Amino acid sequence: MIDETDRLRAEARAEILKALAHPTRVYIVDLIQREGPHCVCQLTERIGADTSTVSRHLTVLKNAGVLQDRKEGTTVYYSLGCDCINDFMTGLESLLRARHLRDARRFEAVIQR
Amino acid sequence: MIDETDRLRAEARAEILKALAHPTRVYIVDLIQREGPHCVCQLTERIGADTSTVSRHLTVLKNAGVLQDRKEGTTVYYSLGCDCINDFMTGLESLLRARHLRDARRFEAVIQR
DNA sequence: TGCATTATTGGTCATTTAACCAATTACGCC
DNA sequence: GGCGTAATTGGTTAAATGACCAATAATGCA
Repeated sequence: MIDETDRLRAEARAEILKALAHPTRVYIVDLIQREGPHCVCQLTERIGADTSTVSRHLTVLKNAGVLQDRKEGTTVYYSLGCDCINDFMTGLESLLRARHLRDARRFEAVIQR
Repeated sequence: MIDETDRLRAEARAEILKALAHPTRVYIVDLIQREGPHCVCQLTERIGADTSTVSRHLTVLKNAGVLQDRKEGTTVYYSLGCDCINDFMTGLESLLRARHLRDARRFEAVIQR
């Protein structure tokens, strides 16, 4: 049966992955990576959803440690929680490329027959 | 407003992340990484859930391109979809470490006062 | 103080997810 | 063919997720 340590490990990892597993949240992280810190209203405008929705997404990312926030008056700026996010997203990108490559090959194989 | 290309990019990334964002699925990937290919019944035994549940998790991972399967008689062996999974998981690990480090520092700061 | 702006939180509702059991499919073997 | 094992799929149900609107902080400024 499954080890207690392994279970906790898996849960901790899944927690971070879950935080990132949403198109809007991926987009937010990507945007901040490319263009630096943004406040909630800027992100809201870019995304085109309700402010409350964006705020909740940001809270999820912050709780996971992916982002951090900094208050400045009434506005709250969100930035990357650590540099390692960059490596992580690069890894994700390779995964995506590998997948597309395989899909393409499979497609080729199908139309060849 | 949000660009169509960016939206699709974000969705593709989120799709993979969603596939991995479950403790059991993370555990499965981790197990196969460390010990090589496993069949459904082996994984079922290790995990301690219903066979159907495990099978569905494996389908999710396969559809995302994280795993691939190979039939051998009535048993189906699942293995990693590509080597880049290793890099990806390493990146996730760094993210986790960074987070814990920050949590620890925050805890220190709290108990210092 | 009153008002506008920014952000978060409460409430509600529709959708998605994931678990199990049961039924079915697929294969190998007697 | 009949049986047993391995795996997937159908069906149902409980829980989680995410969207919006509304209400509530929290701050800056006239």
